[in-house]
Amino acid sequence: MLNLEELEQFVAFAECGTLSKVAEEFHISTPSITRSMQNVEESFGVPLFTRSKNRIALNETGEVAVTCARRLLQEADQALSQVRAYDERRKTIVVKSCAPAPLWELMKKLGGSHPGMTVSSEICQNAEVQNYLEQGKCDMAILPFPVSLPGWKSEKFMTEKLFVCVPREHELAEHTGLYWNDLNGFNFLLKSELGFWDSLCRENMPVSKFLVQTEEEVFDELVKASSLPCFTTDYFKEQSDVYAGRVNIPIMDEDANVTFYLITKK
Amino acid sequence: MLNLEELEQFVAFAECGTLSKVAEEFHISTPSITRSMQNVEESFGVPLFTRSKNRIALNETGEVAVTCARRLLQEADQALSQVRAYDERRKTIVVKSCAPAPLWELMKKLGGSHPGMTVSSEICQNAEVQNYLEQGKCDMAILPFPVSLPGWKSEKFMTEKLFVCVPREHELAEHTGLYWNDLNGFNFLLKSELGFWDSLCRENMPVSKFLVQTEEEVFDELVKASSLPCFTTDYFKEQSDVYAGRVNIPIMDEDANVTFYLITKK
DNA sequence: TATTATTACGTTAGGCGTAAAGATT
DNA sequence: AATCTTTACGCCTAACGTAATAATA
Repeated sequence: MLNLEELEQFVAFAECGTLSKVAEEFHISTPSITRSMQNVEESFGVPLFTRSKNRIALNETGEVAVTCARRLLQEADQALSQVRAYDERRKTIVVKSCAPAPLWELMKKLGGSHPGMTVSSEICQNAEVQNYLEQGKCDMAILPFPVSLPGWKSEKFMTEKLFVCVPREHELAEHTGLYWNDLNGFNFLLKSELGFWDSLCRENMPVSKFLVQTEEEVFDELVKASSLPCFTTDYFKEQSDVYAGRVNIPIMDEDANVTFYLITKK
Repeated sequence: MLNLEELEQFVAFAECGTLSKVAEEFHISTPSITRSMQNVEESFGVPLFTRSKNRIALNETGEVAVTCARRLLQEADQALSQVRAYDERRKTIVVKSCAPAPLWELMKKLGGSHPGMTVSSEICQNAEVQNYLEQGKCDMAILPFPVSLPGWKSEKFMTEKLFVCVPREHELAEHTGLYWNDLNGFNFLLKSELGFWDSLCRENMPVSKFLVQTEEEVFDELVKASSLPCFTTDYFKEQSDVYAGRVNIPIMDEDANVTFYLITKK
């Protein structure tokens, strides 16, 4: 029966050319390598070397054996990787969400109910989330509507209501409620990674421009330093003092009042 | 690093279900198997079993590992076979000949010059021989003409002359020489495995029928018991007594006087 | 002389089996 | 009671390194 460690030394010999070099590389004695090569030869059951008193080299069959050994070692490596990857996947709960807030809520709950599990999460568009679900590439998902896919069940998870956030001096600040129509054309500060909120805004305010900020700090600085309107939701009960000089005005359209659904395996 | 022997026990466990059964199958103690499974688990580096006090079973990852192990073991087997087959091929001289007599001559010589080598020989048609040559699937070949293929050289090897062999009473027996034309229409006893001789006869005597005999003894009996003509060549200096009552008449056509060429690698 | 492969040999680590413990059916 | 896994433990094999040999460049 073949021995993978010996095969490793065998291919090393094919690359080094001498047993001494291999011994050096593996930090073992030369007699040990000699024995390994004898074992490999015996395992294959056919001559693999041409031996002179002071020199050993692969014969033609040996070259073929080296090729086979290389392939075998690589496949052994792949087997290890595959099993480890499978194990990793088994220990992680993969969550795909269409929005940040319900994802945070879910993570909070998962932290309590599944301690020790790794949670891998991503925020993406509704269609992408649905794709992951269909291909079974996630364990949980959050969407602003229920789905009816075989093997999955949907349940109401939480609601979130959108507000416009403007400085007190802003021309919109007087209103007690606003519609997309009123807002369309204004330019907004926007955070990145907002999932379906992002597309919702762009669809309902096609004329507006959105100044997307990747960095949280930069966003906050711009809120403080500019009079540009931005958004918030009822999820953020108390605002940090960056929003001190601002007021929140609810958006009255129906689709700005969202119910999120948690989709899990049956 | 994975150990193939342990993997073998691992897949055996997947089939048996208990360590005791595996121990029995491999004629070793149960503690030994326990250790092997622990080693396999450690090699993969992830949990593969669910253990209760007196029960051990594969977990989901373990099932995947078994599949990988099976594949790996199979590939190891293939590697062994491949190398052994290569070695076998290296030790055998593969000869393809268009006729028996020159093949026998060649085998005689090879027996002397390459002792210890296996000789694998086959008699086939000219075109088939050429195919083998072109595809490098033989080491030597015999054809009734020289070839000019890259990497191969042709040399005259021997000549062979065809005779018709008929009973003294036969109507052809009087002739001192015959042509295909004279013979066309007569039916002949013929041996099998004659290579290009077979097709030569059929081409030059399209009207004749050939009663091909696979068994040497049956052929001889028929020669003795019938008056059917058959063939022989100058290669057979002295005939056995089966041919006692017969005479040999040379075929005068040019293509019945053959020069065989030995084709070898340059 | 330096390098290399292999054999001989003594030591030791690791692998195996026996015995036993612990647990389940 | 029977079956099964795992631990403990002692023995013994087999793998390793050192030293020596032999041969080559």
